[in-house]
Amino acid sequence: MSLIISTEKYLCELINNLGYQVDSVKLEKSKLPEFGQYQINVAMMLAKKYGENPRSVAEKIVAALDDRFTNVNIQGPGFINVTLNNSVLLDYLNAGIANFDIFVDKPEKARTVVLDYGGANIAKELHVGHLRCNIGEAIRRLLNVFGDKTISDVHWGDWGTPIGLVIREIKEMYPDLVYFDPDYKGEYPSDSPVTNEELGVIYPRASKRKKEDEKYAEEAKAFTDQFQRGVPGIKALWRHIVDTSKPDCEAVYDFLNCKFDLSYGESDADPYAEDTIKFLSDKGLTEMSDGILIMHVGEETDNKEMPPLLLKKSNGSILYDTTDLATIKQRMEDFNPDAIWYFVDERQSLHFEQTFRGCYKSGLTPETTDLKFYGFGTINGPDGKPFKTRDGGVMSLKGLIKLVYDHIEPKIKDSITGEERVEIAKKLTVATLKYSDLLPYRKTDYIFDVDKFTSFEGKTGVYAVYTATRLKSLLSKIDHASDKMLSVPNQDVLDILIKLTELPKCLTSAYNEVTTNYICEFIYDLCSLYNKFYANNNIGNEEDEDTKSTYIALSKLVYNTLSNLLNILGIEEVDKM
RNA sequence: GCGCUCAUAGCUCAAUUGGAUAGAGCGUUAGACUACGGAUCUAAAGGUUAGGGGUUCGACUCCCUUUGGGCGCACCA
Repeated sequence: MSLIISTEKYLCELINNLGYQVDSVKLEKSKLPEFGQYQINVAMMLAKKYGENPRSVAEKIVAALDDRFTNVNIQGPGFINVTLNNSVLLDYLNAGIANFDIFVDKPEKARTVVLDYGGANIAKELHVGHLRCNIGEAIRRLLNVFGDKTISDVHWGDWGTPIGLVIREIKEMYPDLVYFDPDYKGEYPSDSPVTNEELGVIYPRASKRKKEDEKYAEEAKAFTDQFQRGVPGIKALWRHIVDTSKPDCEAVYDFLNCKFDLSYGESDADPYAEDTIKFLSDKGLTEMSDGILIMHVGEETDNKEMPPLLLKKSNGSILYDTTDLATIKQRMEDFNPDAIWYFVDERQSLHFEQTFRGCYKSGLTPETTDLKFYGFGTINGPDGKPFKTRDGGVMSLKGLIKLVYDHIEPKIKDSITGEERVEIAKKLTVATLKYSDLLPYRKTDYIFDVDKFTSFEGKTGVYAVYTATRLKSLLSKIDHASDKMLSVPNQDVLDILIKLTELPKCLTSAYNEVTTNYICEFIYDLCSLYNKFYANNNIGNEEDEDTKSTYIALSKLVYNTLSNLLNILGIEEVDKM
């Protein structure tokens, strides 16, 4: 248990013993440090509840405190300010040098959580928005730190109309391919008729044409239906398209350190689709409407119109409402998870609300299964509008990566060359992309400003990595074993120690609220405080042996903590840069 | 039209979920160093939290309202 939490428990008991009923007491960092390190604001609440004077409540509490605190005082209406004894602080934090777990208040019961956060559509290039798979990845790592079991699924969009469109366009290009011959009985070729580069231009072309040509759109839908039904030639072509497109997307996810336990797609849920529909129909929840099989999920308490789930088109093919329901059925059968969480663009919130209602209403999942939609905002260009390339096209994720790489690479030391230089530039590129993506609150749209994010000054990933690199370099050069802080020599050290005591709450907030911005902010604050300490104190030349030991142990503590935090974000360190 | 969401310093974002004087980064201005990695550090200026009302000891936070953005609403995903 972390120091703050155990202290809060102590305070809670103490206050209950005074005759006041409280569930929890917060010990927070003081807003006014001249009065103390921490503040306790419970007196005002108790005064309200018990109709007493807040000041006198505060006085009763203060009188009961033991000697773990110093400099206890009451300010204003009843703010209690306290300072922890240095020995309490040091005992706690010294344990953190070798053990990051002291900062993690693990819940009593671990969960099994399925995380769905890749979501790329096959046959379409990854666009800037897919950068936000970083959120799901970071949450996966965070859950693991807290002891939860996670199952991450990239969940390809490989079963819908986009591929039908691509097939339609391929037919335009190569009408004589055997895949389109319904009478063909032989083996289909093992090589794809199109390369990934070609796919990159085929989809945009097909998408454009769909809007202009109704017949073309109808034919594309028909192809969608055909590969869903397993018409041999079209299914074989579908397979080629999937196999051609997937490795390219996988390489990008891999580059971003996004690790998926499952590489399932909508197509993998297809075998569950009919069962799912039957399950819903057997309960009398489905009906036909304009030739479409639907399920109503509206409730009387709704203050808005809730569209129904669309399970089957009039031509018999299924839609993503169906595949998402079928996927949930599959996941329940395979893993029986405590939770299934989606990290998807905020614009899909209505779809997931419908889907989850469908699950609970039908009993596809029990009420106890935590189905959640964690939407994220969009990434905009410097003008605040959707990110475009210089010539006005849609910015691909690869394009964004290259843009960042080209800004970062020239800033690496000249003495680093060759393959090593490339590797370091890549890691710094990922650090830049991750940190800037994880820093803003998940749901807000943000502007991707390349110059700002790669400037190497301020709140950036590279600043954090730089600090870690410098620490690593420092520790490798100092020949002085020390694993224990012995005292608090100055304010710079104290500021770092206090900051570290706040880490457990930061992590718990991130864990409970499923957001990463707290961690990013913490990393910046910690780096900033350490760099200040570093600038003011010469660690290597410190003459007092005890102080030097403390400095070194502190540096180790900061380095190890930083290292663990960067790892949660999926950011890798470098030895030099 | 209905619904969701957002509006905070010149710009980009925070604010421990209702707590003290709303904080950071960038930019601007003024400083520090022959440096254990300067990709650093120290300061200053910058705010009627979009406008108005309400709830209470206390509001950026909750409720109502006005204005202005973004997004979503049946056979795309």
